[in-house]
Amino acid sequence: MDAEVDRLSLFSATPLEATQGKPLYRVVEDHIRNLITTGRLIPGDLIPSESQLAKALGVSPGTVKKAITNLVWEQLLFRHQGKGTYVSRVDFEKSLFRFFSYGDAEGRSIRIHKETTARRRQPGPADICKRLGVATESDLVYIERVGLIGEQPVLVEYSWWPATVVPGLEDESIHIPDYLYALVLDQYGVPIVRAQETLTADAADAKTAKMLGIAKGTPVVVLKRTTYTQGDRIVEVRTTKGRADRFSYKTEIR
Amino acid sequence: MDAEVDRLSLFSATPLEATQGKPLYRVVEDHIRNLITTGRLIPGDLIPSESQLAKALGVSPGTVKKAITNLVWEQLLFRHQGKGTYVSRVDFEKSLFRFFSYGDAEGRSIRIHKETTARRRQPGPADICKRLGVATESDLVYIERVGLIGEQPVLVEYSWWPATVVPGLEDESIHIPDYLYALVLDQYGVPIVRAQETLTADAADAKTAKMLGIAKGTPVVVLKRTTYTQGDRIVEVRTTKGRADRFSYKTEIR
DNA sequence: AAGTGGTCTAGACCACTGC
DNA sequence: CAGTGGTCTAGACCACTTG
Repeated sequence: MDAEVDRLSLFSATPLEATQGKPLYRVVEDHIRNLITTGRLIPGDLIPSESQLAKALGVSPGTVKKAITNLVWEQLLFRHQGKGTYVSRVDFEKSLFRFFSYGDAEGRSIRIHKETTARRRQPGPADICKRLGVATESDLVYIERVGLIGEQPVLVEYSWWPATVVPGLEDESIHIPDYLYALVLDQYGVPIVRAQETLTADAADAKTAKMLGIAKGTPVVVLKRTTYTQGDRIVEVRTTKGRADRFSYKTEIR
Repeated sequence: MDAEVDRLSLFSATPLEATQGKPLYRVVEDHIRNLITTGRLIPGDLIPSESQLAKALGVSPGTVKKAITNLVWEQLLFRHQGKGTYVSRVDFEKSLFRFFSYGDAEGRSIRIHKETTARRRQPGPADICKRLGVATESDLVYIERVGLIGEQPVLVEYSWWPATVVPGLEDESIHIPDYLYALVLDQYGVPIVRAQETLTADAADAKTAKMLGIAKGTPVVVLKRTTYTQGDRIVEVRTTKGRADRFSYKTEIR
C-alpha cells in the first residue's frame, strides 16, 4: 500500500510543468521517461494505472493512454492486461549478439554457453579508460570469456569495468553466470539500463584466432558495446569477436 | 474527381469481411495493407481521408485513425497534415548498405558513385535461379558494378534479374544510373515494393579482392538482397561485397 | 472557406488477472 | 469480485494545406 501511494506521489507532485507548445501527451511521456532515466522508477517497477495517472495529472484517460502507448512502442514500458504497466527490463535479446549462430538449420535459436578464461584487476589501458570515461590508469576489472556452442568456441568477449563499480569481481571465488549483468545487479545493486552496440568486421588477431581455433587473419565479426546504468553512467565497455561464419543479420526494407 | 471516387470504392466495396476475433482496427489495417501488397494502391498514392474511410467502412473515425497510425508506425503509410495520407515509397536509406563508409570523420554521409563493370544476358547459375524462383537455366540479365568513394573502390555489386522482367537491359546503349531501380521503373514499369537483406562477413574471393584492390582473404562484409515487386514477386537477387574497414553498424538496446 | 490530419476529452463495454 | 488494460465510439477544437 505504502509503496503504491508513494509511487503515485511521484506523479501527482508535479502538476505538469511548462507545456510550451508541446502536446499534452508528450509532456506526460517525457515526465514518465524522466522518472525512469533518473532512476526513480527502475526496471520491473509497476507504474500507477492509467486512470490513476489521469486523475493525478489532471488529464483525460485517453491522453495518458496515448503517452503510455508511445512509451510501449519505444519498449521503455510494457503492459500486461489485467495487471498493469511495468518498466521494461533491458532486453539483450535485441543485442546484435543474437545474430551469432542463429538458427541451427531448423531455425531454433541456439544457446551459447560461456566460460571465463581470465579475470583480474589492473590499471586500465588508456583507450579503455577513455571509453569508460574514467581517469587514465584507473583500476579496472577485466573479464575475458569464450562463448561456446556445445564444445565449439564461436566468440570471445573482452569486458572492462571500473573497479569502483564492481569491487572484488576479479575474485575467483565469485561465480560468473552466463548473464553477467544479473550478477552485477545482485551483488553490487547496479542495474543495467541501456547499451549501445557497434558492429564491424575485421581480421582475427593472434590471440582471438587461437581462442576461436581459427587461422590468424580469418574474418571475425567485431561487436563493441558500451553499457549504461542510471543517469547515463557508463559501467562497462565490451568487445566481442566472433567467427564470421556463425553470424548473419537480417532486415526487411519497405 | 473520378480517381478519388474510384479510390474510395476500393474501400466501400468490401463491407469488412469475417472479423473472427480480430479487433476492428486490425481488420481495417489488414484491408489497407492488402490493397498495397496486391498493387491496387501503389507507392505515392493518396488514400481517402480518415473521415471518408470511417463512413465507407462503417466504423468510427477513431478506429480508422488507430489503424492508420499503426501502418504509419510500420512505415507503410505516411501522413501529411492538411493534405492527407499517402502510401510510402520504398526507402533504401534503410538498407544495411548505408552503413558502408558512414561518416567521413565529420559524420557527414558520403556519396558512393557506381560504375558498371560488366553486363550480359546468359543462362542463370542454378543457385541464382533458385533464389529468383525461376526455372534452372532461365535467361537472366547480369549486372556487375563497383561502388567508389572518390577514386577508391569500396564495394562490388553482383545483380541478377530474370530476362523476362527487364528485356534488353544488358544492352550497352542503356545508361545505368546510380539508382538502378529508378531505371527499372521508368523503362519497364516495374515498381520495387520491398527488399530483404542479410548481412555476414567473409573472406574476399580472388575476383572481389582484385576489384577492391585488397588482398585475397581479407575480411569483406557480404550483403545479400532479395528484391520484390508487387504481389511478392522476386525480381532481383543481389550480392554486395564491401571492404569491412569501411563498414560499421550501430544500435541502441533498451 | 473547406478539408485534412493532430490533439484531447468522456465515456461505454469487454477480456483478463488477482484475491 | 474489483481493478487493470484493450477496444470502440462520438464528438470538440486546433493547425495546416489548398483553392
